Amino acid sequence: MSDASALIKLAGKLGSLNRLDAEDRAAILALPHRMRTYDPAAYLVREGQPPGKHCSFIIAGFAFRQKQTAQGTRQIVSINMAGDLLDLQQLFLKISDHNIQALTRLETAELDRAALRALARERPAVGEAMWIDAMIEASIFREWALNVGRRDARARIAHLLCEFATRMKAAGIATDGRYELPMTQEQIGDATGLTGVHVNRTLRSLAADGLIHRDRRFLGFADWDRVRAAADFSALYLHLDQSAPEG
Amino acid sequence: MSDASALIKLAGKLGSLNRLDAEDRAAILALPHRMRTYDPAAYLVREGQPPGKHCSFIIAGFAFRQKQTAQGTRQIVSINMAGDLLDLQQLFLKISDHNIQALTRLETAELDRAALRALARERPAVGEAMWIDAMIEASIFREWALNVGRRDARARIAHLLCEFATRMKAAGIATDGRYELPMTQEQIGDATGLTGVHVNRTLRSLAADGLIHRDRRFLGFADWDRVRAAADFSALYLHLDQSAPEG
DNA sequence: CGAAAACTTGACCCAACTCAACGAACGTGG
DNA sequence: CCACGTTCGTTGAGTTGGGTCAAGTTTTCG
Repeated sequence: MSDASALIKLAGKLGSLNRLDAEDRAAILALPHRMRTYDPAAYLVREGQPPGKHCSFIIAGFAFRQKQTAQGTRQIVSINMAGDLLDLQQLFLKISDHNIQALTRLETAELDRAALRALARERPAVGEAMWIDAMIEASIFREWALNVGRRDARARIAHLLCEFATRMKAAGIATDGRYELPMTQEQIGDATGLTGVHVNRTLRSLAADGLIHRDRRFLGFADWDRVRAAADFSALYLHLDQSAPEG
Repeated sequence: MSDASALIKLAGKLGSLNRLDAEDRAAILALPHRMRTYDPAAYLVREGQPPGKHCSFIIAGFAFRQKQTAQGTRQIVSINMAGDLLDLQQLFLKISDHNIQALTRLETAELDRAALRALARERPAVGEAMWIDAMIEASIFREWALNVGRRDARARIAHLLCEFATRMKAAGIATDGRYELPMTQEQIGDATGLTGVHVNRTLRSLAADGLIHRDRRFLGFADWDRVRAAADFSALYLHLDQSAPEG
């Protein structure tokens, strides 16, 4: 993965969210940056600390956002994958309010934070694309609050699986109906407000009912519509329609 | 409430989030708008529909954001009060992904959406203030996901009460230690992922333990630190420090 | 190959839910 | 300003989804 191709990916991502002209793209391709790798579980951002001097753009691998209670129980509030910008949520905030950790081995492009802020200001179309990206993730937070607050264990987990499938397909990472879920059952529990033990039972129940097939962490959907119904899943909140910008 | 004073309030709100110059303020004060009132439970935004031509700025009263499952159970994902901009979450999105309803009788200033988008583009400092406002609410969504996913009923409800107290004080609506919570116990349940019945029992338990005093919907905090401890509440996620902008 | 991490399963428990009834407060119209 | 219907709050009894604890088993990885 060369430096140039990282910025090309970034330009492609932002261009899919808002119409960009040649100058916008040129400004993106001129961003100061460097490549970086994280091990699984490594922290990219820590709650309570000021944001660092750089913003991470995921080239490969997965990351997750997480908060903890005083008793140490953890809630994962969203998952990020290749093509996601991790620091837009706090580009203009003074303190981080949550943690970001690598879920798998993670390859990122570190963009200079000041340069990104300047870019948003000087190239409004790029700034809007960044805004849209951040707003879509805010929508995901809302859906997760609904998921965790009002669905039962089976629907919660099925919903997570559906979101993963939909986003990975949209990001070009996975093809239809089959992918590897890069999470332990304990992490699935942290994302759904359940315990690892109950996640295990629920996944087995979903498989026993023929909704999914499991092999290690590889998941296959036997019947997308049945899983979708069990999950109460609608992709509306992912705003995939933003990919076809209005004039 | 005159029209002019509504825009002055808006300028004050945005000015508290980012440093604005005289031209920024002038541009805010020139925004096309009109005053509007909503009855309790009236819808301002409906999931699945494109955002309207206007953006609402709350002058008085309370609103809430809400999503529902297919079975009809509802999750309130945040509460808004005087001084809040309601439509920033979808200023650049094509479809609304959640509902917004009036919680009480609500007075708003309706700002022209296109004018607000143009303002964000032409006056970057104003655009950044709007971004910051939207990002702070995204932080609230994350905290609510943690609240609903990982705290027990007592902490969840205490947390909601603490957030309300803190935000109302910051917004200048309530003074220390006492305010009216403009929600039914059923609505508190929808915000915390509990049933109205259990909210009732938990509120009474909090009162019985001397943490709070209740009179109708008026709430008093007997001992802020004890409630805060029971709630596992830290105001970090509200980003009140943004009010003192950096240079 | 061996240790650590992840997954699986069973037995038991409890926080929160459901259902149901009733009392209190509110607002609305006559 | 009172009557009354409706919404909201309160309480009890019984149920249950998911948690806890504990002991294997399998997989991963150095």
